[in-house]
Amino acid sequence: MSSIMESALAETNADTDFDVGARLRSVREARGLSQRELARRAGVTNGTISLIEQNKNSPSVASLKKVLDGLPMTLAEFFALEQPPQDQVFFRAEELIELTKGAVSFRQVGPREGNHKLQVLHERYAPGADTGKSMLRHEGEEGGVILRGHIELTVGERRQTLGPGDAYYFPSTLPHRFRNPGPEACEIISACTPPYL
Amino acid sequence: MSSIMESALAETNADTDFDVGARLRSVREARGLSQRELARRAGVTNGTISLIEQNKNSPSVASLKKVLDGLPMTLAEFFALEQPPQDQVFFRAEELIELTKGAVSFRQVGPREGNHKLQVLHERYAPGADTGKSMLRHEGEEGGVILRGHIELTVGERRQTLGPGDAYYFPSTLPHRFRNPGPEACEIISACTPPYL
DNA sequence: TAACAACGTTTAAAAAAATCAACAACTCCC
DNA sequence: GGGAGTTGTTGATTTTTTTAAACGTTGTTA
Repeated sequence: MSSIMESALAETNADTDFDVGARLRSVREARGLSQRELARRAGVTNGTISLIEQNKNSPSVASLKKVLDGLPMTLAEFFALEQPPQDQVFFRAEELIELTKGAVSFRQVGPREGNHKLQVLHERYAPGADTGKSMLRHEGEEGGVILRGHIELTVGERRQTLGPGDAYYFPSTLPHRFRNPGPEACEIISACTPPYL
Repeated sequence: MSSIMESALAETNADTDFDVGARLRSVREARGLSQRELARRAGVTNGTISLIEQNKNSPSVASLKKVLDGLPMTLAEFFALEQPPQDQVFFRAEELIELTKGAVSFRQVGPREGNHKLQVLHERYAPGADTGKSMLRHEGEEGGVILRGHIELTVGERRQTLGPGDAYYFPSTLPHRFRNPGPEACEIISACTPPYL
């Protein structure tokens, strides 16, 4: 590998502050395994693990999975280990971040940026407001509780109107749509993982 | 690539039910991007994306990261996604599942069992109620919005009393405690990922 | 109908990662 | 001190992935 590529690779890793090599070394040592012992369990060579840990090559997903199986650890767990240093914990009502204004208002709990796994919203739908004719679809799961007013929620082929105290929960991959059919504004507290918008 | 290796690769993917190709295709299409458009944004060729999506090769972490940057999406998000088949979507107020009864009441939105990534709760703290002297600590992140009454929330060294409309968000690994200091019951809608309790 | 553009797929050559086998450094034990 | 065992690292070769450029299909337009 050329030194140009080495630095390019290092750059790539620096982008997300996610250092595959350092993390692998960290979890391997945490379990008290040598490179060779892990290699034996994973069915790869010790050289492979050495090179990965030094970031001298970037393993394929297939081989990284083999290595992690030797620990054992899932790919999701491996990549989920990021510790977003969290600053603010408490948010006054007027501090919530306005993601969308107008007939549909989404006010987010928590900082706008930062790599989080959860999104909590205080939603407000004006009478007649609608998330749109084309259904929403995205990764993850979402749920919520209706505080005031009524909302007509369509999920896949199912449709229902919910009132105060009622709730919903579904995988966000199903096409979905929110509409306020009534004369009164509707308020919802919702959560979504991973964050959308 | 030999057909033996093809099946071996397929086997590897089947182990965790994690299909890199299918997932990439899914998230790409969810964002309305063509293979070529994503390739352009990611700085790779369209052929690469085609081969990955067909599981005809297993991308290196470096190149998968490049591709995901074009979406954009982090590696952690990519590997965290699983698709639990969901049955019930709508939940009437009286259908919420009572997880704990008494001074502190947690009523959960969504089915009790099933492998979910999100937990949405309607919480109610009687006057003086408390989650306990010993602080809570668990994996994940949590957030919520106060509906009625007041709650005294302690997170790490920080402590604050929140009222209606106020909110909180923190990594659940920090020791935390909820206490209702007032003469009035406190209601909260909260969310937590991954589910706790 | 033909021309054109966009799409996903495929093939041969170039680039990168995995293996195999060696190397130096270190500990332990006699 | 010397030998056997372990550790992590490194070069030469093999295997796999990525690229670049083509192919076949589909939908649109003149």
